Amino acid sequence: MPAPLMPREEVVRRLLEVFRGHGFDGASLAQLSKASGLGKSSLYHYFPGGKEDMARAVLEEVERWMAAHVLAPLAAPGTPARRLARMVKALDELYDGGRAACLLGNMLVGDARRLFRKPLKDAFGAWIEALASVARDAGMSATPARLWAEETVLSIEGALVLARGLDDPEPFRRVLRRLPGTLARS
Amino acid sequence: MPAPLMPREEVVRRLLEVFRGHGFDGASLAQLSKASGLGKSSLYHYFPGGKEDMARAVLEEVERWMAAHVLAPLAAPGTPARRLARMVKALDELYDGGRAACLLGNMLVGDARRLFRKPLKDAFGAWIEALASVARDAGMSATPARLWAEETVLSIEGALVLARGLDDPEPFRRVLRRLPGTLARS
DNA sequence: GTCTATAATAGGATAGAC
DNA sequence: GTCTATCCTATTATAGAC
Repeated sequence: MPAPLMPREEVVRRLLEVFRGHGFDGASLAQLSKASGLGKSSLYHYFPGGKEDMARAVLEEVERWMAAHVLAPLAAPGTPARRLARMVKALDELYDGGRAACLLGNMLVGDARRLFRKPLKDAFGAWIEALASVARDAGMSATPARLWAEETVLSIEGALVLARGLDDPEPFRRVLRRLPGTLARS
Repeated sequence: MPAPLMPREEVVRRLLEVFRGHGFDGASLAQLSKASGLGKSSLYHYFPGGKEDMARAVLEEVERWMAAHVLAPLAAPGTPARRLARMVKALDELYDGGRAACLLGNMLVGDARRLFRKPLKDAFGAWIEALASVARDAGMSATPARLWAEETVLSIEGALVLARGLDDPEPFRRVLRRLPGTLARS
């Protein structure tokens, strides 16, 4: 097929912003159409399965983004501190310094949770495992490494919730700032 | 007015379960009607402002619950450890050991966030301040106490997100188990 | 206070022309 | 691939009887 005016990837990225701001139930086709710049029919051309299909594509895009900007840096050569720092930088951009929500987190609300249970579980699981691997390379044994990894993801997710609740990105910025030290001290 | 068949408080509690499971956008009048056992028209009798009114009542109920089961125990006489333990017990029940979502957190998604910005901010703020007060009573100075309090709320919220993402309440249970120790060690 | 019935609108989805 | 027009259903909300 010929190259469309807008690459599918770009369409998906725009849909992502709607889903992450409004969740699955809250994202309407009207909003998705406006944000993507495509009419409803064009959206159905890209995503025959409708809204669920769009959300699935968005989740796959998140998986790809995570693989490239989180899992790969964490698994790359280098000191654990350096690998962790690369993830922190990527997350700081992804979440706009604490001002943007977590798509995965917002997909846990309502119908979406059971609809996308597996990809959500896999995404969190892969993230935790990649972090645990770094912690083991930093000298932790398996169990503490796993706990530190879960604690890390939990802190980031919690910080995003609190930042939105307090209307202040500072908790998120603090969590990211502190992260390197928790690896050394554990 | 005469006592209705079901106290308004009970109605609100049932609505709460719908909103906390589905968020604001995801909660439909049909679900709210079924969960409350009231017809749509009866719901509009209790809540003339419709869904927004229902959500507001639910948020007020959460504020009351927090005041009674979180703020009051934290401000009550007793050792800091004992006061904290009472909050932990209450939260463990509220969140069904990590199996239930946080209403406040789910209200941060979509339109609801700006609609209820103030009560949400106040609720998180009051919770944090009550915890900070306990921390100060435990010997921390103002700034560390505030940080510990924010960290505590953040961990609980993050744990609930992660527990739902992994489909496993263990992260939440761990956070609650660990909480008393963080007060002593900080 | 609660119900049945119904209005009015938004939402998701499709048809068919171009 | 994209658009306009349309369909059907669910959703929010109201009217009016009891």
